[in-house]
Amino acid sequence: MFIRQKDFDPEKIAHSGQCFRMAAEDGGFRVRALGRCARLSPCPGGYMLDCPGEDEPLWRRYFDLDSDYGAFLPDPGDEYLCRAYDLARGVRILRQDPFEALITFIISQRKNIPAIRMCVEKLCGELGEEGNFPSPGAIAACSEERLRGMSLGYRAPYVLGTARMVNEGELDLEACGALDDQALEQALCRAPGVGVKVAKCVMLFAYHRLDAFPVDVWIDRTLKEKYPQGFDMERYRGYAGVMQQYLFFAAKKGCL
DNA sequence: GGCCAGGGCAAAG
DNA sequence: CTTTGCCATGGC
Repeated sequence: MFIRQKDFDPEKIAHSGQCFRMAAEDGGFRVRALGRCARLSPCPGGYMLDCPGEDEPLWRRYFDLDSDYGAFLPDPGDEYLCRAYDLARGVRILRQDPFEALITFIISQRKNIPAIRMCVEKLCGELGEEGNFPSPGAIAACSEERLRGMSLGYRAPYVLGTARMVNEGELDLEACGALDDQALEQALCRAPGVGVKVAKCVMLFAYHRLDAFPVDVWIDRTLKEKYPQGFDMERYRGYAGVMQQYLFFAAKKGCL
């Protein structure tokens, strides 16, 4: 499948910190998600996505290729966000699997991105089928001891407890999709190891709730240093989460 | 070796 | 309702 969309930059998406299983591979990327694997390679005028033909709609949805990101622009009066946008343009908000997003962002707490990737790879390698992200049942059946062996540390009981809730239907991630933003956040926060920040990440990166605005240490620093008078969230109602990704990307680049 | 990382949680103020 | 200390581990 040839992809010619504007505002689509796999390199930036791979380093955006919303997914942890895009890996550079001979000039392109190997993407693992949705229980599948695909390859993205640059070609003149766009990118080529190699995958089974019947999977194409799924990957279009995953990469949010049918949205126009020209509609998600920073306010011209917001100088800092405009510069962040110049750097981050091409990042899209993925539609990841809710369970994978939930577990990976529980793992993410107090870890840097390379460490998160390592943990997720161990989890997939030990408990997943064919290297895919493990099912709720597979994690639920695992011992806390063994999970700790995957560098999860104090997060091991969180991951285990949350997987058990999902596996036993106490937390129905599919049914959660019908909830409004506030109810969804509350539902996710019932899981152990899930607070407001992790819930917002799952809302944004899996449920595509573009108003979700996760505040981690980087964003917190940015807001305090660059917006001492406050960040006007109302200005970006409907897509504040996209602006958050631009700010996060710029903060991690560290050149603003 | 010290500091930091896409935080959550329970206890205390 | 807002602070505070603790929680494991790896990268730099």
